[in-house]
Amino acid sequence: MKKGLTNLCYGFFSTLANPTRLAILEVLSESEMNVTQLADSLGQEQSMVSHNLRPLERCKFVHFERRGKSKVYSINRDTVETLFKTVENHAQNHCLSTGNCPDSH
Amino acid sequence: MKKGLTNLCYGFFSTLANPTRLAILEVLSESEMNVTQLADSLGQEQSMVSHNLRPLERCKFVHFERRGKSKVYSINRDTVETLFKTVENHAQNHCLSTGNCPDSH
DNA sequence: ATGTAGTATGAAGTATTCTTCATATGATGA
DNA sequence: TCATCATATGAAGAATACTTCATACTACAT
Repeated sequence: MKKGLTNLCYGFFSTLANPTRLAILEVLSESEMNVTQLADSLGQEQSMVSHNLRPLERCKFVHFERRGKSKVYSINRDTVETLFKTVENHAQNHCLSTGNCPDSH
Repeated sequence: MKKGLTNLCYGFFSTLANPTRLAILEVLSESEMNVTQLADSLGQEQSMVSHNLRPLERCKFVHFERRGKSKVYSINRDTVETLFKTVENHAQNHCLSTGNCPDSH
Protein backbone atom coordinates (compact mmCIF):
# COMPACT_ATOMS: atom_id res chain seq x y z
CA MET A 1 0.00 0.00 0.00
CA LYS A 2 1.39 3.28 -1.15
CA LYS A 3 2.17 5.85 1.53
CA GLY A 4 -0.22 8.78 1.24
CA LEU A 5 -3.03 6.51 0.21
CA THR A 6 -3.92 6.28 3.87
CA ASN A 7 -5.18 9.85 4.09
CA LEU A 8 -7.09 9.48 0.90
CA CYS A 9 -8.73 6.32 2.14
CA TYR A 10 -9.59 7.91 5.43
CA GLY A 11 -11.46 10.69 3.70
CA PHE A 12 -13.31 8.32 1.47
CA PHE A 13 -14.18 5.69 3.98
CA SER A 14 -15.37 8.11 6.60
CA THR A 15 -17.68 9.58 4.04
CA LEU A 16 -19.09 6.14 3.42
CA ALA A 17 -19.25 5.19 7.09
CA ASN A 18 -22.65 6.70 7.70
CA PRO A 19 -26.08 5.13 7.39
CA THR A 20 -27.76 8.22 6.01
CA ARG A 21 -25.18 8.69 3.32
CA LEU A 22 -25.28 5.03 2.39
CA ALA A 23 -29.04 5.25 2.18
CA ILE A 24 -28.72 8.24 -0.10
CA LEU A 25 -26.44 6.24 -2.36
CA GLU A 26 -28.85 3.34 -2.28
CA VAL A 27 -31.74 5.54 -3.36
CA LEU A 28 -29.69 7.30 -5.99
CA SER A 29 -28.63 3.99 -7.44
CA GLU A 30 -32.28 3.48 -8.38
CA SER A 31 -32.84 6.85 -9.94
CA GLU A 32 -31.56 10.38 -9.92
CA MET A 33 -33.38 12.75 -7.62
CA ASN A 34 -33.39 16.24 -6.23
CA VAL A 35 -32.84 17.06 -2.60
CA THR A 36 -36.50 17.26 -1.62
CA GLN A 37 -37.29 13.99 -3.31
CA LEU A 38 -34.38 12.38 -1.53
CA ALA A 39 -35.62 13.69 1.79
CA ASP A 40 -39.12 12.37 1.14
CA SER A 41 -37.85 9.09 -0.10
CA LEU A 42 -35.69 8.62 2.98
CA GLY A 43 -38.16 10.07 5.46
CA GLN A 44 -35.49 12.51 6.59
CA GLU A 45 -35.38 16.25 6.95
CA GLN A 46 -34.25 18.25 3.98
CA SER A 47 -31.57 19.84 6.06
CA MET A 48 -30.11 16.53 7.03
CA VAL A 49 -30.01 15.31 3.48
CA SER A 50 -28.39 18.51 2.41
CA HIS A 51 -25.74 18.24 5.09
CA ASN A 52 -24.99 14.68 4.17
CA LEU A 53 -24.86 15.31 0.47
CA ARG A 54 -21.88 17.57 0.93
CA PRO A 55 -19.30 14.92 1.80
CA LEU A 56 -20.66 12.64 -0.90
CA GLU A 57 -20.27 15.46 -3.34
CA ARG A 58 -16.83 16.41 -2.19
CA CYS A 59 -15.64 12.85 -2.67
CA LYS A 60 -17.36 12.74 -6.04
CA PHE A 61 -19.50 9.80 -5.09
CA VAL A 62 -22.42 11.81 -6.43
CA HIS A 63 -22.73 14.77 -8.73
CA PHE A 64 -25.57 17.11 -9.56
CA GLU A 65 -27.07 19.07 -12.34
CA ARG A 66 -29.20 22.16 -11.94
CA ARG A 67 -32.72 21.83 -13.28
CA GLY A 68 -34.89 24.83 -12.66
CA LYS A 69 -34.83 25.49 -8.98
CA SER A 70 -33.67 22.08 -8.02
CA LYS A 71 -30.41 20.24 -8.01
CA VAL A 72 -30.78 16.79 -9.38
CA TYR A 73 -28.29 14.36 -7.94
CA SER A 74 -27.01 11.20 -9.49
CA ILE A 75 -24.59 8.57 -8.36
CA ASN A 76 -21.09 7.86 -9.60
CA ARG A 77 -21.72 4.25 -10.51
CA ASP A 78 -18.17 3.41 -11.48
CA THR A 79 -16.76 3.91 -8.05
CA VAL A 80 -19.70 3.25 -5.79
CA GLU A 81 -20.87 0.05 -7.37
CA THR A 82 -17.33 -1.25 -7.55
CA LEU A 83 -16.85 -0.61 -3.86
CA PHE A 84 -20.14 -2.20 -2.95
CA LYS A 85 -19.44 -5.20 -5.10
CA THR A 86 -16.13 -5.69 -3.36
CA VAL A 87 -17.84 -5.56 0.01
CA GLU A 88 -20.54 -7.96 -1.06
CA ASN A 89 -18.04 -10.36 -2.48
CA HIS A 90 -15.89 -10.20 0.62
CA ALA A 91 -18.91 -10.87 2.81
CA GLN A 92 -19.81 -13.91 0.80
CA ASN A 93 -16.32 -15.31 1.05
CA HIS A 94 -15.52 -14.47 4.62
CA CYS A 95 -18.58 -13.73 6.63
CA LEU A 96 -21.40 -15.61 8.20
CA SER A 97 -24.14 -16.98 6.05
CA THR A 98 -26.49 -14.46 7.62
CA GLY A 99 -25.01 -11.95 5.25
CA ASN A 100 -24.18 -9.45 7.93
CA CYS A 101 -20.64 -10.09 8.93
CA PRO A 102 -20.07 -7.13 11.19
CA ASP A 103 -23.30 -7.81 13.02
CA SER A 104 -22.34 -6.19 16.26
CA HIS A 105 -22.38 -2.57 15.27
CA MET B 1 -27.76 -1.61 -4.82
CA LYS B 2 -29.26 -4.53 -3.03
CA LYS B 3 -31.25 -3.74 0.11
CA GLY B 4 -29.43 -5.06 3.17
CA LEU B 5 -26.09 -4.26 1.67
CA THR B 6 -26.29 -0.93 3.41
CA ASN B 7 -25.82 -2.37 6.89
CA LEU B 8 -23.02 -4.53 5.70
CA CYS B 9 -21.29 -1.58 4.10
CA TYR B 10 -21.74 0.50 7.18
CA GLY B 11 -19.94 -2.05 9.29
CA PHE B 12 -17.12 -2.39 6.83
CA PHE B 13 -16.59 1.24 6.04
CA SER B 14 -16.69 2.39 9.63
CA THR B 15 -14.01 -0.14 10.37
CA LEU B 16 -11.91 1.38 7.64
CA ALA B 17 -12.70 4.97 8.57
CA ASN B 18 -9.96 5.27 11.14
CA PRO B 19 -6.37 6.41 10.72
CA THR B 20 -4.93 3.93 13.18
CA ARG B 21 -6.63 0.99 11.56
CA LEU B 22 -5.61 2.15 8.09
CA ALA B 23 -2.06 2.49 9.33
CA ILE B 24 -2.20 -1.03 10.68
CA LEU B 25 -3.31 -2.26 7.28
CA GLU B 26 -0.58 -0.29 5.63
CA VAL B 27 2.06 -1.85 7.84
CA LEU B 28 0.63 -5.32 7.49
CA SER B 29 0.64 -4.99 3.75
CA GLU B 30 4.42 -4.90 3.99
CA SER B 31 4.83 -7.87 6.24
CA GLU B 32 3.02 -9.90 8.83
CA MET B 33 3.62 -8.89 12.42
CA ASN B 34 2.60 -9.56 15.96
CA VAL B 35 0.86 -7.03 18.15
CA THR B 36 3.96 -5.71 19.86
CA GLN B 37 5.78 -5.29 16.59
CA LEU B 38 2.81 -3.45 15.18
CA ALA B 39 2.74 -1.14 18.17
CA ASP B 40 6.47 -0.43 17.82
CA SER B 41 6.21 0.04 14.12
CA LEU B 42 3.37 2.51 14.51
CA GLY B 43 4.68 4.24 17.61
CA GLN B 44 1.42 3.49 19.37
CA GLU B 45 0.56 1.81 22.63
CA GLN B 46 0.04 -1.92 22.58
CA SER B 47 -3.38 -1.45 24.06
CA MET B 48 -4.45 0.85 21.31
CA VAL B 49 -3.26 -1.49 18.62
CA SER B 50 -5.04 -4.34 20.31
CA HIS B 51 -8.28 -2.41 20.53
CA ASN B 52 -8.07 -1.43 16.91
CA LEU B 53 -7.22 -4.88 15.69
CA ARG B 54 -10.54 -6.19 16.90
CA PRO B 55 -12.78 -4.52 14.31
CA LEU B 56 -10.29 -5.35 11.58
CA GLU B 57 -10.42 -8.93 12.69
CA ARG B 58 -14.18 -9.05 12.98
CA CYS B 59 -14.52 -7.79 9.43
CA LYS B 60 -11.87 -10.26 8.32
CA PHE B 61 -9.63 -7.58 6.93
CA VAL B 62 -6.86 -9.25 8.87
CA HIS B 63 -6.42 -12.67 10.37
CA PHE B 64 -3.92 -14.10 12.82
CA GLU B 65 -2.04 -17.19 13.65
CA ARG B 66 -0.73 -18.11 17.07
CA ARG B 67 3.01 -18.51 17.22
CA GLY B 68 4.33 -19.14 20.68
CA LYS B 69 3.03 -16.42 22.90
CA SER B 70 2.32 -14.02 20.13
CA LYS B 71 -0.41 -13.58 17.61
CA VAL B 72 0.97 -12.92 14.19
CA TYR B 73 -1.35 -10.86 12.07
CA SER B 74 -1.53 -10.74 8.33
CA ILE B 75 -3.67 -8.82 5.93
CA ASN B 76 -6.45 -10.08 3.71
CA ARG B 77 -4.97 -8.87 0.47
CA ASP B 78 -7.86 -9.84 -1.75
CA THR B 79 -10.29 -7.48 -0.17
CA VAL B 80 -8.09 -4.76 1.20
CA GLU B 81 -5.98 -4.21 -1.85
CA THR B 82 -9.01 -4.29 -4.09
CA LEU B 83 -10.68 -1.61 -1.99
CA PHE B 84 -7.59 0.54 -1.93
CA LYS B 85 -7.08 0.18 -5.63
CA THR B 86 -10.63 1.32 -6.25
CA VAL B 87 -10.05 4.36 -4.08
CA GLU B 88 -6.79 5.18 -5.77
CA ASN B 89 -8.30 4.80 -9.19
CA HIS B 90 -11.27 6.95 -8.27
CA ALA B 91 -9.00 9.63 -6.93
CA GLN B 92 -7.01 9.69 -10.13
CA ASN B 93 -10.14 10.01 -12.23
CA HIS B 94 -12.10 12.44 -10.15
CA CYS B 95 -9.93 14.26 -7.71
CA LEU B 96 -7.42 17.04 -7.76
CA SER B 97 -3.99 16.38 -9.06
CA THR B 98 -2.65 16.77 -5.54
CA GLY B 99 -3.82 13.27 -4.94
CA ASN B 100 -5.83 14.13 -1.88
CA CYS B 101 -9.32 14.72 -3.02
CA PRO B 102 -11.02 15.00 0.33
CA ASP B 103 -8.39 17.42 1.51
CA SER B 104 -10.50 19.11 4.13
CA HIS B 105 -10.74 16.37 6.65
C1' DA C 1 4.96 -23.68 40.18
C1' DT C 2 6.60 -19.19 39.11
C1' DG C 3 8.09 -15.49 36.41
C1' DT C 4 7.65 -13.09 32.31
C1' DA C 5 6.58 -11.71 27.69
C1' DG C 6 2.61 -10.97 24.92
C1' DT C 7 -2.00 -9.76 24.53
C1' DA C 8 -6.72 -8.40 26.06
C1' DT C 9 -10.15 -5.83 28.58
C1' DG C 10 -13.15 -2.35 30.95
C1' DA C 11 -14.07 1.97 32.35
C1' DA C 12 -13.57 6.91 32.14
C1' DG C 13 -12.45 10.99 30.00
C1' DT C 14 -11.84 13.17 25.61
C1' DA C 15 -12.64 14.07 21.02
C1' DT C 16 -15.27 13.65 16.90
C1' DT C 17 -19.17 13.41 14.30
C1' DC C 18 -24.47 13.74 13.79
C1' DT C 19 -28.75 15.73 14.06
C1' DT C 20 -31.82 19.32 14.67
C1' DC C 21 -33.54 23.91 14.62
C1' DA C 22 -33.90 28.32 13.00
C1' DT C 23 -32.91 31.00 9.45
C1' DA C 24 -30.56 32.52 5.27
C1' DT C 25 -29.68 32.35 0.38
C1' DG C 26 -30.83 31.42 -4.41
C1' DA C 27 -33.75 30.76 -8.41
C1' DT C 28 -38.00 30.96 -10.71
C1' DG C 29 -42.55 32.36 -12.28
C1' DA C 30 -46.41 35.56 -11.79
C1' DT D 1 -40.39 43.08 -7.73
C1' DC D 2 -42.66 39.82 -4.96
C1' DA D 3 -43.99 35.43 -3.39
C1' DT D 4 -42.48 30.98 -2.84
C1' DC D 5 -40.26 26.76 -3.79
C1' DA D 6 -35.69 24.63 -3.27
C1' DT D 7 -31.55 24.30 -1.04
C1' DA D 8 -27.84 25.76 2.19
C1' DT D 9 -25.81 27.09 6.52
C1' DG D 10 -24.34 27.78 11.45
C1' DA D 11 -24.58 26.77 15.95
C1' DA D 12 -25.75 23.89 19.86
C1' DG D 13 -27.01 19.78 21.95
C1' DA D 14 -26.88 14.73 21.44
C1' DA D 15 -24.87 10.62 20.21
C1' DT D 16 -20.62 7.88 18.87
C1' DA D 17 -16.30 6.65 18.66
C1' DC D 18 -11.39 7.01 20.34
C1' DT D 19 -7.65 6.91 23.50
C1' DT D 20 -5.62 6.07 27.72
C1' DC D 21 -4.77 3.85 32.00
C1' DA D 22 -4.67 0.27 35.01
C1' DT D 23 -4.97 -4.29 35.32
C1' DA D 24 -6.10 -9.05 33.98
C1' DC D 25 -5.41 -13.00 31.35
C1' DT D 26 -2.54 -16.59 28.71
C1' DA D 27 1.12 -19.36 27.14
C1' DC D 28 5.59 -20.53 27.48
C1' DA D 29 10.27 -21.31 29.57
C1' DT D 30 12.89 -22.28 33.57
